[in-house]
Amino acid sequence: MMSHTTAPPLMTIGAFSRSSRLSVKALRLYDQLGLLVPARIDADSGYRYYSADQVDRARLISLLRRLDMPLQRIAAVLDMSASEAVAELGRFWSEVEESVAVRRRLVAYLERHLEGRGETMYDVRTRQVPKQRALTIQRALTVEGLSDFIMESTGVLYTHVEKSGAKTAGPSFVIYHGEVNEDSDGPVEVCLPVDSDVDPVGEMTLRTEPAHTEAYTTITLQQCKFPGILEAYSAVEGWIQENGHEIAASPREVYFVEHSKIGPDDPFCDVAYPFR
Amino acid sequence: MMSHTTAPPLMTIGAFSRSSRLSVKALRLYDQLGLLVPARIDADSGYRYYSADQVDRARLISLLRRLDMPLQRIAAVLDMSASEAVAELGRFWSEVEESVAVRRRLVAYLERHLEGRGETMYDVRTRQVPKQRALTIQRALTVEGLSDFIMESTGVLYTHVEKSGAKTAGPSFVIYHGEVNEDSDGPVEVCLPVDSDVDPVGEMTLRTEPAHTEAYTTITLQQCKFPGILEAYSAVEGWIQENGHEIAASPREVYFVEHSKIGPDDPFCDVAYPFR
DNA sequence: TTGCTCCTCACGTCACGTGAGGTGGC
DNA sequence: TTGCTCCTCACGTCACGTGAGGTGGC
Repeated sequence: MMSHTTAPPLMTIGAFSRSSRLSVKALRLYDQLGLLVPARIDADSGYRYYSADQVDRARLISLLRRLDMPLQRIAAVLDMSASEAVAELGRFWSEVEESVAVRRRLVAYLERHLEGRGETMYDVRTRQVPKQRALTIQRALTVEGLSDFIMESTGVLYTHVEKSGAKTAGPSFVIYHGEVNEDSDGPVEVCLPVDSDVDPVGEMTLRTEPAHTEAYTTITLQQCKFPGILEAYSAVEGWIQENGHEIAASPREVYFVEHSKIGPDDPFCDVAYPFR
Repeated sequence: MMSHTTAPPLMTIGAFSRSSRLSVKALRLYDQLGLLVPARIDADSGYRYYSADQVDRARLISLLRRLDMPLQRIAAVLDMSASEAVAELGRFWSEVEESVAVRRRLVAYLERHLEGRGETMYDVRTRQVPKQRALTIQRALTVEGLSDFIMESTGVLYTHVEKSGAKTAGPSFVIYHGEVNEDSDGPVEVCLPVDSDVDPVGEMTLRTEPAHTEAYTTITLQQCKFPGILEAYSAVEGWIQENGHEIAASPREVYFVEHSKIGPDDPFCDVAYPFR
């Protein structure tokens, strides 16, 4: 009977560090976190010994870290089957690409903004808005859901007004009761002015907007995208302050034309602040 | 004589936080760092008061932070003229795009790699390499300079061999005495085998490479790019280990055809490890 | 003995977030 | 008195890097 047991070839942390392209410090951390536990730890000296089999896992961790994937997420990926792992990697990477796309637009905006520091391209005007009844739908939501919510709710409100035999009394608008960004989720209220009382159903409310004066500026579809739209808000806020007024209510966007009927440089909506 | 001094309208940190889209905590940090110092600080209470003029600077900081620009770099940008600031922003952003491009390739590589976990697409062979004289140029350098260095040095060596009346005795190759990445700068040695002694000039050395056996795999121009090339190294290392051998010297890439004469999927070079 | 590699704390980095505990004006 | 806003520490986050001070085998 021929039988011999080959001791598995173990590496010290230094040798394993070199063949895995991970720092010794990182390896000790991954051990502590349970992400990559040495094949053997000497009870006396505490020395960590890694087996050659562990090199693949270590290299995969190293490559995923180069993508800046957080360690928790890497741990999850390592527990998955190949196809699940590919899917999760795809999800992670599309998040990165999305965030880069947002920032790329921000850079373009900043370049224009820095060139013309001090100048404003926005023409701010004022108008009286009479008291009006409006059918509204309000919700707290994050950036991703925002434009879908506005489009859907506007549709729902229009349909309901028509079915009720009432008529709209002006363009729809959206009130931002709070900011919508990573930290804050609004709420946001989609409003449709109506000429007579309509029974609200579901999430709807019928309320009366008081008469007020508002400062506004008209922007194009192009300018309505983040981050360019920030400049429009700034322009109106700036006008209110420079003219010694005070903001009286939450900002709003008034949609006076339909999204699908215009080009990127046509007037699309007003950014407005009630003031006193 | 009509004269009145209007006290500049000052805001508390909370009000300024809302109009600048910066957190109160961030504002206190920026004060401490001297990046955005309040117009006035009450000596008794320590309360910070900001002037309306400071909103523009604060918003610019906020937008630059959304790009993940470090605070030190933001401070530098704020001190620049508009055109300098635009240039610096462009530099910063192209660094980001470059890093994303590298990671995008890495994702593509990882997707292929995960799908075929366990399989290797590389055919590893061995060959005897006789003792040979080579004219070499060695340098420590970073990733950016690497391919230029290889191309230039190869050209310099070929020219010098020709001028000396000697002949090349095989394809040029590059020895990676150390890794070339963010942490490590090689060194890297470009080598050209020669059939007779040549007087080295400048940075050159004439040395004799001992005879050895090497394991190698042939890769295409496409596969030679980071990060795909890592897999080729792994394949050869794996073969050496699985066959009970040991790596005997630094890895090398043997360039047996000219870069400009082939397509991306044609064989381009060998990745080789001497072993014993 | 010297040099090398390994070990465990502990603290630093970066740009904040999150309490803890207290003040001051309406 | 309650609530709101402001203050200053101090500690937590994330994924390590960088010593400090010590051990163990050649």
